[in-house]
Amino acid sequence: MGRAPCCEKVGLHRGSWDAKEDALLIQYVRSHGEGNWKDLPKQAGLLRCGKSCRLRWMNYLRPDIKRGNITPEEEDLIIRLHSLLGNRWSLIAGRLPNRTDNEIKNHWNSHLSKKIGSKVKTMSTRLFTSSKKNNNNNKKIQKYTKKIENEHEHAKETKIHSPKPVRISSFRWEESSPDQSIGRIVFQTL
DNA sequence: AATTAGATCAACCGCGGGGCA
DNA sequence: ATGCCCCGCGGTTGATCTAAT
Repeated sequence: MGRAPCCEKVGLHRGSWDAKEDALLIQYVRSHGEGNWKDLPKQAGLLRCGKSCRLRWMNYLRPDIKRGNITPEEEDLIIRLHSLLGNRWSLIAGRLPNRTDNEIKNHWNSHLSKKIGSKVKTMSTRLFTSSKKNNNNNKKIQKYTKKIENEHEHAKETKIHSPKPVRISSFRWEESSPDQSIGRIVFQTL
């Protein structure tokens, strides 16, 4: 038998949150704090699973979230951290105050990953598996693949180092220039 | 003006880690 | 030592917006 579902899905809302649901969640977290996501929906009067509530709060409703464009400085830091940590978005987000891992991940996937051409496989797979968009997909795939291949030619000059994952307890940025543009990451291993 | 392609981002899914009984 | 359960994470999807044709 498979793993039990994280929540009872029958009768629960899915998809986009409305203002009323947001208000209920904000009100509940303000008075009770974060955590206990499993019981939160029932106690807050929300027809959502706890997972969905947690995600909504963490990625959208938290008061300390900085929304809007990622600055060139942040982008640069993301690139540098990604070259060291790989797709460890939560760790990377930890170095960018008030940014969420989801936001960084999205930014990487839509902007930065193009620089290394890794999207060829991902996008092609997506186009092939998307049942809704099967019409005219062949043309789309051909066009997209050619574009990415072109980009990849230029990207070959950029070397991306993907180290073997190592469990760490913490890490910090150590500046070696006054404007913080040069520095290194110091790891504390377990 | 209508259609198509591309970009963006909120949200969902499944998995694995870790706490606890 | 073992199994269950919750939480957090990364990968992926799909709706919507914008730009190009």
